[in-house]
Amino acid sequence: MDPPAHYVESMLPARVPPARAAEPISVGLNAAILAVRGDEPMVAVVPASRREREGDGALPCGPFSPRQHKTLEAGLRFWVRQQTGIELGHTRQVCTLVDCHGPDDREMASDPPVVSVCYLAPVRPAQCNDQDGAVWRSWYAYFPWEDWRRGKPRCLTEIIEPHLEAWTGPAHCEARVPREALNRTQRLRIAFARDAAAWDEEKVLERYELLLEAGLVGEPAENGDGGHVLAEWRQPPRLCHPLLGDHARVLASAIGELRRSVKCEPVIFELMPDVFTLFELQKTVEAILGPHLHKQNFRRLVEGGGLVEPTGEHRFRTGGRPARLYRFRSDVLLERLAPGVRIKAGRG
Amino acid sequence: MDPPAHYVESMLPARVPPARAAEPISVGLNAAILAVRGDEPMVAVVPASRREREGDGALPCGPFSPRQHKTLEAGLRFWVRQQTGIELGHTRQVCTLVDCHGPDDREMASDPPVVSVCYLAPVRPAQCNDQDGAVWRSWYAYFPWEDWRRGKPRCLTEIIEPHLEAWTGPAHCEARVPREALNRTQRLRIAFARDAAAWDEEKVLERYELLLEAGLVGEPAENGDGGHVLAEWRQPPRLCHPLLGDHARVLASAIGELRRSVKCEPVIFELMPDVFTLFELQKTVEAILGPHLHKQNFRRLVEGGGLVEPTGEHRFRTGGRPARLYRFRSDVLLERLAPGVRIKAGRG
DNA sequence: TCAAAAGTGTTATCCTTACACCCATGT
DNA sequence: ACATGGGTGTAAGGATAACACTTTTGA
Repeated sequence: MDPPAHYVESMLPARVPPARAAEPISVGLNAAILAVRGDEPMVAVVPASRREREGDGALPCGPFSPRQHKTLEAGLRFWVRQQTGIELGHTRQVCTLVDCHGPDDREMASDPPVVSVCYLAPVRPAQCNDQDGAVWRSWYAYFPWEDWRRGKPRCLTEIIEPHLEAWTGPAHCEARVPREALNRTQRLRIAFARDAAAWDEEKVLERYELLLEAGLVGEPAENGDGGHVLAEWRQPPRLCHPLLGDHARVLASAIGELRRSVKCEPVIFELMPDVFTLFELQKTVEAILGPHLHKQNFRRLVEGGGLVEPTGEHRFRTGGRPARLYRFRSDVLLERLAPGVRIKAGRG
Repeated sequence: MDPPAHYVESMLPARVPPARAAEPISVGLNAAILAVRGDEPMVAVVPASRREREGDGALPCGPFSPRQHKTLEAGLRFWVRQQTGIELGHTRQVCTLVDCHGPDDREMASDPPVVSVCYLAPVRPAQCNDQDGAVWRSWYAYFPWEDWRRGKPRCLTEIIEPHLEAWTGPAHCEARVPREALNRTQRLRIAFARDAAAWDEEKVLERYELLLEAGLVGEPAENGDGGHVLAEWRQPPRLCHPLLGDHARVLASAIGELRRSVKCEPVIFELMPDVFTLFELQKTVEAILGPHLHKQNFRRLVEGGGLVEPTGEHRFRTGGRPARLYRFRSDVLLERLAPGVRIKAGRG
């Protein structure tokens, strides 16, 4: 807990001491590259071909090297291009974590401590085809409980809820503080909308971390991870098939952030091709936000809100009447504050 | 632009190479500690007592040392406690930057490259008194153009707008691409609400960076900074009196983030004492969001929204009739999504 | 007494939800 | 013909912005 000696010495003027006195650390960069292909929300992963287990992979990532790249973002783009061939559009920082490795955690140990800066990078469907090193997977392969496109997912009612309920419950107060149980109950209520609370699609990370603690997802714990989790909680089937290690946390944060920002910024259009029909736009929003929430009002909101403008062209072969094609009206950026796809849940 | 050799070699499996191969970097932490005292929004700065110039200072900051602290946040709390004596409540990451020093930029050079993780930390008014090493200053001392509490600030109309308008204008096309000018015009429109665009109180950082580029704020440039700014743009009086160096950018981001989150999360209550009157709450919101926007409807929204509950007590000596005291109803966290102080501008 | 703030009540307006219905295409 | 998606209109309901007015204190 004590600071290194040289800091204490030079403490009085209270200014930060020169940075070169500090302990050197490796800084990592990693990217959750998200896209929507068809009606499926996808993420780009780099397969771990060396490994046997099918399904293993990692987000594109690499170390930040100030000698090579002036900015964090430049470094990120470099590694993404190198590992996946994808040229990123806009990116945004999601969070910065300590010790955020991929699925290889155990082997890499953490002797060289790492700080990872995590990015969200939406790309268009055209970018979303397997190429070079990249493989695209559905988000919902990693987080099936987040998929509300066809109503409440079954894995929630059938597996997660009962197990979490039990994991929380006061039945296990043995040597545990009641405060702990209370915290769990509260966290469960907030994250998984128990007792009349509303499901908040943005709380992706909170849900993932709860499931991780409860042992319902994550790496099989061959070496008991401290014994804090009772044996019985190891019984339920693991839900999260493909493995991402700590990168799953990053993906969860990125999805949460995307869901958040879709509502108040025009990010969806970074996921759309240049021209699109309103139906396609709606499907994309639904793929991201989960619940299939709206109806024809969606069209009115989007068009009336000045977010898009018709190109004059039409798309045929839509399965019905030909649809007008639209493009994003980038002028909204100049006109309106918070031009997102504001939406309240409806009943289809 | 080429990656270090060992990366190219181990490229094919496309997995991230072990982190210890990476270049070691110093990781810094710094905190924009924000509070509202009376009607004034304040930030904690650490004065640079060594220096002559009155007004110099820096945000509390220090290097992250994984040997000392397991998490970034623990390190942050340590340095803040050390330098200011303040015990932080909740904190949130705002951004991570490369080379973010305080006002000492020039001397520290950047030979040991630094990545800084920047935090926003709201604290209650009780914490907001000068103690130990901390000094509290109004935000608006640094960013007077952000202060819309008494209507549009004069420095905007009288100084900033004319100079920026000129700085943008096509008058200076000499050896400059028109695209550059267009970008400037657009950025000006967005950031400073030119031509019918609405003032967006959240774009604090965009405004600061524009002013910085235009030479209206920032350190006096004794050593021409590359000659990209014409001499005439050096004439306008500097607006930003106290100096923070790169930390000003951090402060701007933090203010923007706070303004953003006040509207959709119950962060204001982290800035309030345990009990308060609705008027005090309103004043606090106004101190942050700038425009004095609402009216008695504010009370209805806040109370009706279930954000607060009366304690039963009253406060006398309010300047008028005694006011009911309220406390934050922390249950909203369980009930509602996005429980912020949603507000639209009004006319007083 | 007045100024300042605390409160209460009411109305007009807008926004959005929800429903109903017609249009055009491909199978 | 019909299923599917495209597209228009409108009525009911809720939220809130705006206004008017009363109450209670301190100076």
